[in-house]
Amino acid sequence: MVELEIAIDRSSPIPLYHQVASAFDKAIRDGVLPPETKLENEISLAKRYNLSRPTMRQAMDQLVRDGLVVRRRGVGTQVIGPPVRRNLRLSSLYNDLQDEGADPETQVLTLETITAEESISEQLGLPKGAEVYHLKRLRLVDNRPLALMENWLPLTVATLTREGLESDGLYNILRRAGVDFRMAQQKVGADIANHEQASRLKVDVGSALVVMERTGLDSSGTPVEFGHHVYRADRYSFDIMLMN
Amino acid sequence: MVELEIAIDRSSPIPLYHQVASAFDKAIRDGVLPPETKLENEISLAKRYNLSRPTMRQAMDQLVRDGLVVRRRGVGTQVIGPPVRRNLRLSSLYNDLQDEGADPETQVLTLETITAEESISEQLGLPKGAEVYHLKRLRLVDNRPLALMENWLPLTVATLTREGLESDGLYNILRRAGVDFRMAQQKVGADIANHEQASRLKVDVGSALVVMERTGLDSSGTPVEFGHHVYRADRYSFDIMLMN
DNA sequence: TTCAATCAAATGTCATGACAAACTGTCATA
DNA sequence: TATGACAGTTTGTCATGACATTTGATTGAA
Repeated sequence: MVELEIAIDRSSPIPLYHQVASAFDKAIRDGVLPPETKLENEISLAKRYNLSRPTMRQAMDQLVRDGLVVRRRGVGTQVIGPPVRRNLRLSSLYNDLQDEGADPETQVLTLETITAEESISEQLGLPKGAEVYHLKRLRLVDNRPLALMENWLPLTVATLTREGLESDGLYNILRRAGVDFRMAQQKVGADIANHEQASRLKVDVGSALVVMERTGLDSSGTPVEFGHHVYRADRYSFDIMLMN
Repeated sequence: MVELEIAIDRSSPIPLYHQVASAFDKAIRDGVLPPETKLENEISLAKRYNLSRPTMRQAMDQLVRDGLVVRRRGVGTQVIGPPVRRNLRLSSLYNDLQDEGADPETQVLTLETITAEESISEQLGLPKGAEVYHLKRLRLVDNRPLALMENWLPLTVATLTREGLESDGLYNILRRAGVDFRMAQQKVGADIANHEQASRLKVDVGSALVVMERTGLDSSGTPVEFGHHVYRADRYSFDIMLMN
């Protein structure tokens, strides 16, 4: 049974439940609250931090959803082991977007506007024959090729330039254009390298590739991007944490 | 603005917020509430069903988490388009476990107890040199091979027999033994088929395979299963819906 | 006409109070 | 000794009430 000292700022615009949840989140990830630790019950926790019970519960619910603690009625709340730790869910799946165009270098091979094939315009929810951006990029890490990325975007979401893509990265350009990008439908499969892929990725023809197709959606469910990426299988895999 | 008629049973053991959420969930998936539909505001919804506002909110929160609706402060609640629809999150990732051993047939190739290699015992959180079940199965769909599945389980979680596995499937055996199986850490990559895999899966040596490694955990985060599965890339891929 | 201020509507946050249900351990009884 | 009843603890569910914040539309003035 461990008590945690945290500072709560009632004048902050950050919701109280979020302040509490973040503090516990950090404490757990930092090892201040090691796995198996039993937390105080929510009533006394609420009292300790001068919060109402619903607010305390809201914080705890978030920790449960993030896979940091388990709660059992009549028993209490326990810190869960490290294998779970959600959070990573995005890192591996989004990192082609999130990383800037800098250290993990991204070369823009192609940037053009084309009339979309039917399969593409369908994925993007556009009328048949609509114009879209088409870009092809090569991702390098430590100067070694990792992925060949092909993306299609509606012309309306943002203005893309080769310079912008190389300096800021696709994700930042979209964000500045007011795109949330909060959901994505992904499909992960496999294939073997053809000639172009092999030469770009510096592997033999016939090598294993991880294939990922993604439709990126904003918070209202409108498609903003469709991507077809192939990764060197010897250097990349997708990590996923499932819950519930 | 659409009003939905639903029946709420206050004497049911099912929580009210869950009854409401399920009803909306069904209505949306059945098309009774098509995408873009604007829902009534939560105050009048609560009044309509004789619920308190927090209860109504709890129901709505669940719909948001499941990717069925979007809420915007000052605006309202809208039904989201079908590309999102969470739920599938498990189907494609768990189906090797969930399906029974019947129609999508599963052949048990190997069932034995062995001393675990270090990498396996580590994944399962067992001491070095611990005994574990080791099973190798072939999954067929429409009488055509789909996947070669290799799994390791602690001896303590359940008692496995070849007959049980073939008639009931691994998932049901575990469930009957009182295992929740609520979380999983998965890694999805690619490889090319070696001789054994090729002959089992009836593909050429060097064909593309989807490789999946999974550690299955119960609700308290204790590992209950580790699996290494390879799928024919021409017949299988993983669908994932990401949110937030 | 255009822009800014204001107002209404909707969700977000927070508090207090109450009862229900599940689990654990203890104690009494057979 | 073993089993069942009971009480205590803790989370789960639900209600009522209040104020804050964001958004969109309306209104008014320049």
